[in-house]
Amino acid sequence: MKIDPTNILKEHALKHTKQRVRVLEEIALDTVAISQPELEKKLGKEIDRVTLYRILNIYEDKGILHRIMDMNGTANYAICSSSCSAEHHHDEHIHFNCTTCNKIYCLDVAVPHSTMPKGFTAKTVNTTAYGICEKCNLAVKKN
Amino acid sequence: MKIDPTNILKEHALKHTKQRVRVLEEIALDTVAISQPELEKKLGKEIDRVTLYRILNIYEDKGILHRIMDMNGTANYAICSSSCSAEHHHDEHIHFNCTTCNKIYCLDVAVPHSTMPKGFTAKTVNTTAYGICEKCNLAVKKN
DNA sequence: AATATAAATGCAATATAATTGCATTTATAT
DNA sequence: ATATAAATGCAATTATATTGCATTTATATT
Ligand SMILES: [Mn+2]
Ligand SMILES: [Mn+2]
Ligand SMILES: [Zn+2]
Ligand SMILES: [Zn+2]
Repeated sequence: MKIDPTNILKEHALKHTKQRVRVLEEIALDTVAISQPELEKKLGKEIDRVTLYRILNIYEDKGILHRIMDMNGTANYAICSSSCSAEHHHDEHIHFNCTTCNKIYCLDVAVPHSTMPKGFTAKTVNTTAYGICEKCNLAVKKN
Repeated sequence: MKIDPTNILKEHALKHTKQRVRVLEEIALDTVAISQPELEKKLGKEIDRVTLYRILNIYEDKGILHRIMDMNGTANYAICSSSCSAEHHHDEHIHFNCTTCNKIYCLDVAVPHSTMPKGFTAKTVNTTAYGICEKCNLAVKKN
């Protein structure tokens, strides 16, 4: 996924700062989601913790990133599909959280529909599968 | 849901202490899940924070409670179905997180099946719907 | 190119959440 | 009644997140 930070910032009327560019670059490096603590470890020397929190929040608000919470309550971030906006995120895919390497994958699998009980109106549905990812499964076979 | 703390503790070979009984009583009061901060607010005078954490952890390990993380990374707890064990939780139901009152409901709706990509093996799947719950929907109508 | 100004950043302080080590208390088996 | 292994409480520490405010920076205007 090749991204253009300068263009993304322009599209969302956000000021172009080196901190904001760095965050986007870092998240775009890998296809799997990256956690806030990992980002802080990688960028902590260049960007203040507080600034990082603020950038992640505004990117989420604007529909540039989506946030996936893992079972430890840690925030993980992945680039949104280009059709997301501040008004509406539609990353209607499920996530896969590997219990071996802890990586979170955005899968190209739609969130399956569930019928809500009478009186309950669902706006969004999150689905996360837990298990062993492709890489970790291969690693086991090799031994 | 009428529960018998003494019996539950016996079944799982856990020592019977007043703190453990109180936690089970408190969680069983309501059908909706209760968060760690709420529990701490209610029990903080009777039970030390650390003890509460330890009790919640052991109850989860034993399959007495299941933990549902909300979008803020806050842990919420609900009584498990009687068929859960330390080896295997099978609360194969979806959850509903009301964005108005923040309550988390265990719905009597099965987790829908999703086909994983080649190489990925899912062990468990979590599904949480976000929206307006029955009570909050009714409250809106009345105005 | 210089300047104005609104926004973003960095830092200190604070708040909240969770964990660890250890002394004391308690449950329960004998 | 006693022994002992487990659970609890407390203090200290670590991790995570937020707020207020002074300083710096991006960008629109002259
Ligand atoms: Mn995703
Ligand atoms: Mn449940
Ligand atoms: Zn993996
Ligand atoms: Zn509600």
